Amino acid sequence: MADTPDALFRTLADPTRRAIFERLCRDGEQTVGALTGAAGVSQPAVSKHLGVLKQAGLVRDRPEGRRIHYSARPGALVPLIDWTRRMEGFWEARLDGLEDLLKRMDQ
Amino acid sequence: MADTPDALFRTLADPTRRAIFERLCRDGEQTVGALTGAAGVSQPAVSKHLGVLKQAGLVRDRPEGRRIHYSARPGALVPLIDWTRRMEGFWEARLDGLEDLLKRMDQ
DNA sequence: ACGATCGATAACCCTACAGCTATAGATCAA
DNA sequence: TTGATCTATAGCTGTAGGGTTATCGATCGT
Repeated sequence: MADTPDALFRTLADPTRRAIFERLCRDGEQTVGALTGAAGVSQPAVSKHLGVLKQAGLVRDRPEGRRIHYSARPGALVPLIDWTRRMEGFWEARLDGLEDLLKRMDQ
Repeated sequence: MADTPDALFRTLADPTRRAIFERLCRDGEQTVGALTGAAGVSQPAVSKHLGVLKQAGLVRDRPEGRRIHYSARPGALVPLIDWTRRMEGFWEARLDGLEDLLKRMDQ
């Protein structure tokens, strides 16, 4: 309903940030240090990216002593999936008309 | 294959630009003037957004006299859908791995 | 032919933000 | 306790990019 993919798009638009998220999806829980080692940017930069990802609901953190484990949140991408589906739905709805169908074949 | 959601994310991150694309998906082909009327920004701004959308393969243009009709390109969102699927796949794969691990520990 | 309209481009401004270094706060190891 | 390690925050800088107005080229109506 109140699917606002805005934050998701904006958050995932940055390549470094998206790479961090992808890594968390692929390899599961990671500490900030581990993520920093693979990110190619400084540790403060990684921390800031993680803050943005957390704010967008894409990751969550699990503090354990002085280390903090971050992990991707399943279901966080649902608004994005819904949005793409909606766009495709619009397209297919218009495709039902013969006129649009012919127009599509014309290209 | 179409493994570059980067341009899509960056292009769709801007709310104004995404609104233009959504309108094209919803209502089909539109002239720049029509889009400008609903965009809330100046005509040059709309033209620039359309240029970015076109560059990303999200829209195409059909010149007709001095007017240019823009329309959303179906299938342009496929890399985005693939990416989300891949992320979900990673998640589920790790879930399966966990289940297998627990199953093995159980016996 | 001529003025009007449509869209793209140019040139500029200004804000957002990703990056950095330095440092604070917290926890661990000795 | 003390020094080392881990992460977050503060403060700063540079740049990408979205907004504007002005204008140009192209096309249409008269």
